[in-house]
Amino acid sequence: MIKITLPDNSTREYPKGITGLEIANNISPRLAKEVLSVTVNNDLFDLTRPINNDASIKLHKWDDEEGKHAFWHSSAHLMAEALQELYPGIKFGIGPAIENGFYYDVDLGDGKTITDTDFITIENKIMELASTKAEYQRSEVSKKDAIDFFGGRQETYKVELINDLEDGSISFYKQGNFTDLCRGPHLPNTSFIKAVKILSVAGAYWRGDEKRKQLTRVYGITFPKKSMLDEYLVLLEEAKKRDHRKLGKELELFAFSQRVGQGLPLWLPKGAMLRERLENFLKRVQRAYGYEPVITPHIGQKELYVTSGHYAKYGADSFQPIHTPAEGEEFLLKPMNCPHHCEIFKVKPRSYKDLPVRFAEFGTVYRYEQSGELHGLTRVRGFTQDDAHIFCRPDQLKEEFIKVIDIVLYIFKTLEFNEFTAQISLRDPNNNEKYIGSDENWEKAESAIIEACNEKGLETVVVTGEAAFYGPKLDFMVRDAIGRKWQLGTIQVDYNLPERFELEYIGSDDKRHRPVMIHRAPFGSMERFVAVLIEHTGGKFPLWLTPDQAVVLPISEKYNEFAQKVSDFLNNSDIRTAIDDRNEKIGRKIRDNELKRIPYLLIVGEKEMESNSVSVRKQGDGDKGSMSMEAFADLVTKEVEELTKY
RNA sequence: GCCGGUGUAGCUCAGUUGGCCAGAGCAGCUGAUUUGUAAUCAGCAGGCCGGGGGUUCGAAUCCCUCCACCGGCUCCA
Repeated sequence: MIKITLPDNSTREYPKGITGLEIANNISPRLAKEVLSVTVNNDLFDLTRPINNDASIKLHKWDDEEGKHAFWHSSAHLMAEALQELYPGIKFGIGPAIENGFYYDVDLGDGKTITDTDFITIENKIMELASTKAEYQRSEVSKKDAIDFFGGRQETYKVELINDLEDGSISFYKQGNFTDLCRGPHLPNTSFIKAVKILSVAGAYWRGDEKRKQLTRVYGITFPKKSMLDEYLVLLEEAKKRDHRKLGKELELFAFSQRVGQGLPLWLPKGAMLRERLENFLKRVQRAYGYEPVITPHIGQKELYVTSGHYAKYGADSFQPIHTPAEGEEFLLKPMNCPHHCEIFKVKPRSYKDLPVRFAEFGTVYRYEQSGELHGLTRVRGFTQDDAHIFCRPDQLKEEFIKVIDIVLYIFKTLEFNEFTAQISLRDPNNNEKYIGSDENWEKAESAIIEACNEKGLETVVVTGEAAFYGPKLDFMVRDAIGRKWQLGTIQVDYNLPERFELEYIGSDDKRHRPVMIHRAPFGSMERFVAVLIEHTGGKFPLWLTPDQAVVLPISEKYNEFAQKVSDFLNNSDIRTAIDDRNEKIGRKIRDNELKRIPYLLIVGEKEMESNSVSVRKQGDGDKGSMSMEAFADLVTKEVEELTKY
């Protein structure tokens, strides 16, 4: 007998070789129906894999990541079997579970493709195979046998994967006619899979290396119930409605023009107003934190970026240099503001007493992003960073870093970004040529960030290899409507640019010292931030940011004059108010302005004109009754104060 | 940049196997109506069918090429 410990610390005795599924069944038959995989000590097991020693276990259902993972991973194998039947000669790469579903990378052979018209055939084949209730059978094999097996089938990608594995740790899974190299765990059998949707196909380089062959990646998702698939598809539709590219067009916030050039956004009046308010908001915060505004040009001599190291790193892939009539002169479109700000630091000698200095600029930069990368406002070729550079003494670094974290958190709170992740990006220690600067400087910079985060009690994830080439960083990421993650705010510690620009201050010892630099942009870029704000709010911006706060709707043209009076009064009270004096019925005006996501609609007719009042309708909330213009102005002013009070 | 898809009026979309002057709804303009809480009615105008080249008696429709957009991959100072 062996002793099994459950998550509540209760223990049960079972015969050696008992399986997770049998234990679940013993606890409750209902549990046995829902369970998908099991953790045994710290290893994930199939439900049907025997447990031979004392262990603590945890059974995973659909609600656990581990349960979903086993479900989707098994689905990937099932899809692979379907593809194997439909596309003879197909070779398989990798096929993992992902956050929402799974994919499989396959090589269909030269010239063969899968398009979305094939999806239904694949789906049908998967469901056909699922209904055979084929068991997922695990077996352990030696490295040699594994290579022989896949080598014999011309599965070159699998052979490559196995070559990188250690002997003794290799397992196969087989269901029906499909055998795969796989760590598991998997479902007991294919009948768990009740609904499938093939979502998309895309190219994907083998092992993520753009120099290697591009495989076909097929994305899909499966569910244990048909109704869950339907719900998921509804969710996807809802997410699409929040897409900032769609809302940006509908709400007339921004546009693109082929003539101007791809990735070069045009801010329309309403979008520009929104952005301006965000900028003013941040300027106010920065003033309070001791930042000083600076302004620098949009181009700079090539030498400037050679000095900073940006030219060596990105020069070849950038917008090409601007040549002038004078011999040998070359200018670059500004890809970064920091070199300019370093030069501002250098305009005069700095004393240790002057530090820190904090230079802030909404600096527009241009980067030649790869054409396939451009995406709405989130990835563009010309954008404005809410940039600032703090030059401080080494002993001030942590305190300054913490202050920047405070600014970021304050902004997120005011704008109600309550779900974000903070990521510490460190250099890849095995890839030194990607970075500039000494090991010592990197270590100092990395530990400064980690310490500041610890001191702040900020929950972070640490990712190696994601640092900028000149220093490590702390990034704040949020998700867009479709679940894609975007980096917003960033804070970076940099010992390297001060060295390259030979920045100095005079210390209390009357000697020259090198300052440390912090690069920071709490929004990241105005473009990306507005994009994410649009998706986050579904276009229903906070009252203090939204372009039009109220629209006056006269019942008929007879009241246009009074509507003008109301609008003038409110605009004079700093409430952004428009008039809808179209010759339309009131129902129509309400509908159109609701769709434009105007926070307050003010209906005025005979009654209101007589009593000098407005009938208030709140967005999404209907009729709020009537009140005097003054009372309404007061209400809006108070609401704005409440939203920006922190 | 790479793989796959898409491109018809300002917007959303129809356009059968190539065949008469390329259609609809919304938006726009003109007029009627003077409206009380999510779409009033009528008329008018609007398109080099993404650009270029080709096949054909004939191309929005077939082929080539370029451009832009969409989904991924790679990249992201």
